[in-house]
Amino acid sequence: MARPLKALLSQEIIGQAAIQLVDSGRELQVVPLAKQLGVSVSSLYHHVDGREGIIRAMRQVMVSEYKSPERSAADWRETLRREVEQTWIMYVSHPRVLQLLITVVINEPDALSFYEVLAEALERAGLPDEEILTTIEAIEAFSIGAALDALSPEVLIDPAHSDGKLATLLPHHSSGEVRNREVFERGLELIIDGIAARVAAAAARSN
Amino acid sequence: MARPLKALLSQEIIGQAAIQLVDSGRELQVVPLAKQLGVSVSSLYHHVDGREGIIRAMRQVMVSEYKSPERSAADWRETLRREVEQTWIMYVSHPRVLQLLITVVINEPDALSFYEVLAEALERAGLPDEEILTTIEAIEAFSIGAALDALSPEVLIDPAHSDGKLATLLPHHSSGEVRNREVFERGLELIIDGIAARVAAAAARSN
DNA sequence: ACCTGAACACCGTTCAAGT
DNA sequence: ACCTGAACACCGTTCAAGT
Repeated sequence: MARPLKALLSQEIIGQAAIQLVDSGRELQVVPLAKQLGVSVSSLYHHVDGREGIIRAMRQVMVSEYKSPERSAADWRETLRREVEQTWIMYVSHPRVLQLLITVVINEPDALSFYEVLAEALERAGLPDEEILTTIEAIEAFSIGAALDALSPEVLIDPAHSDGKLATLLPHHSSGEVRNREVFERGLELIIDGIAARVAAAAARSN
Repeated sequence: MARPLKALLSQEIIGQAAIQLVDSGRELQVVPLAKQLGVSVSSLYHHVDGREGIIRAMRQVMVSEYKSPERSAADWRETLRREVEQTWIMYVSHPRVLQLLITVVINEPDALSFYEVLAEALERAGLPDEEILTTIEAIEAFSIGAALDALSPEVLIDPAHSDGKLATLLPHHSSGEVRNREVFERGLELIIDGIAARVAAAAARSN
């Protein structure tokens, strides 16, 4: 076979297969990727710009998976919670992919609409304009950190090696996916409560 | 030269050189690393277990750089702020190294004392025992995310491609190192305020 | 125990040839 | 325009030899 009537590959097809490969715990390598797609390795180079191009294709596919939640007239807390959870789920469903994504420099954030919706929610919350973008970026940083946290081993700290307060806390601590989920939810709650406190402080100052 | 009287290499020497290499923006490759150290490539294998062993050595060196702040009788907010800032500085001084570190699974956290000090501070703050570890992990996740944020390009979003609220905010937004530093400080403030709010809520419930 | 050079397996990329 | 196989450069790892 040389040139088929219908192209066998596309950036989307390659990105999808690469995500599958990486999610299954294997390295991102072109030979296994081509094998999985049933093409020769060199075929990939007609659609993506090398290994980095494959990673960009993965990012594209991942972003297209992002489901923007219903835009009901919910209060800003609810809007923030839903929107941030949705991005986090996108990341945490593929933590190993995320690891590769932060390897290539991206000029546009994964979802511009995510930034816009959050900006509007924070404005509604009453946060001063000059604090909005930095706050969004802090939230994004936390989401990424909390998604990478999913790569942690089952048991983070050997209780035997610790003492003091830690030693009393560790035995009752959750582990695995439950622990990771709790970390995300706790962090998001703290940030939301922190924003509320900051809004209240700003309002008090302007009175 | 075969075996020298004094060993030319050690895990620490290798880790230090590897950090330098990666900090300078180059890939972590054994040939350049060996060249920089003035030894042959195969010499490295007498001290570290392959490339992954090099990364573990880098982690060791990085952790030894961590300076635990003065343990004055400061209030919990101040203790938290100082301690978290110190880990963040450790990470953000070598964001590319951090990128490699999250590649290898680690069973013990970078600094056990960091966990212990934070646990004690949160207890002093009045946070219920069952919330302490998850809160620490959320803080750690944010620190890592905020350090990786340092790898972002100068300009995150092209203002021309955005509209709505975003378009009015972007032109006044900071960039580069200043932006990154602001993201960390804002996020940490929000989390600390969030903890304070949560402590207050828990106290109200128990009354 | 620790350093070396050579050999080896592997992996990403290029390119001329084919439709 | 798109797929292929072969050639190529590169990179991590191993190992026998040397002190």
